[in-house]
Amino acid sequence: MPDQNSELTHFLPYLLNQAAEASSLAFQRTYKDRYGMLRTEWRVLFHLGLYGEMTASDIGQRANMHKTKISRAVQKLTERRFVTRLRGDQDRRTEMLSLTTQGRAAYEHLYEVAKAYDARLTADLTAAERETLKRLLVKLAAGQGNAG
Amino acid sequence: MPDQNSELTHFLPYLLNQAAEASSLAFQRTYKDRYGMLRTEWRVLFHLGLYGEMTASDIGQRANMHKTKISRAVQKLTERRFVTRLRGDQDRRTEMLSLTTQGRAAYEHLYEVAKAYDARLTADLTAAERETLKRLLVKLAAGQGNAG
DNA sequence: TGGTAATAGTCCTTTGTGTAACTAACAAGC
DNA sequence: GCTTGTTAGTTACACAAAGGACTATTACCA
Repeated sequence: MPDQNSELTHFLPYLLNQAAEASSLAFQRTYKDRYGMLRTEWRVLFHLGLYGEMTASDIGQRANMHKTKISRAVQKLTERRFVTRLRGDQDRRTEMLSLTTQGRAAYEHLYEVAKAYDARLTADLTAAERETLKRLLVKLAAGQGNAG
Repeated sequence: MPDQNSELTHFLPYLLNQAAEASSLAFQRTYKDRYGMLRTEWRVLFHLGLYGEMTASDIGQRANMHKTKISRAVQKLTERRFVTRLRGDQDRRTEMLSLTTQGRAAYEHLYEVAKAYDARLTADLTAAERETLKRLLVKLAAGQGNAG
């Protein structure tokens, strides 16, 4: 009979999953219903929006996404004219990705939605709590805990 | 050019997803490689372990899992003799689920692994940080942020 | 008690993910 | 300049997840 604190509902990976799912739900509707994007596509879009032109591999490294996911996401984003690809002339294996005007518009809109959404999610947290939460999540995401 | 703090890499749903994926990885290997379970199966198992006998619907409510997922998970767990099902005689639509001896052994082992794993993940956090993190995650998982 | 609605659980189909194999291009060494 | 190895990205296939439609049972209510 495990005590309240070591209950597995307080198991970190489980909690993180639950929180991630619950908190993604409403936002998902925006990029899905309004732009017909999948999560992978939205991620690629926002990486290009945030950091400017990048190759697929760059995104993969930053987002911790497998290259096949990115490949597929880029393909769809290209079909839908959100992204253009330009083959590198130094290294013709690579493709430099960038947003089209339409892609940038979508990104900017989604950025605002995300910002507002994030604010709402953390509305009743103190500044200190917010800071702690995000700092620890960044740490966990970086895989610190798996190192040892 | 968004400032560091509103960068979307600090977008909560994104962060939560990254942290969840990263932190699940190593633990997953235990229930997957050692017991051949999927995440859904592991979840059903641990709910039965923690709370005793329950129906599929009970688990669905607690775990926020769709009933089709649970159905399949129960099916596999039954095949592998981790779980037994007993049709209710009050309401013959329901089935009471419980762990077999073997199921309980698996649960108890996994429980210990999870506990140790959790401890390792949070090893270099202060007690206050740990408390804040879990409390906020519970809140987010409960969908507080989506209410308003 | 007979008709409609609701509920528990399963099945089926579509979609998404992970992995390995593949193609094309580059790099290094000899 | 040929072999060997590496990297960027795509394709193909097997596996997992999500959701809607279905069956069986129960509840409600006229």
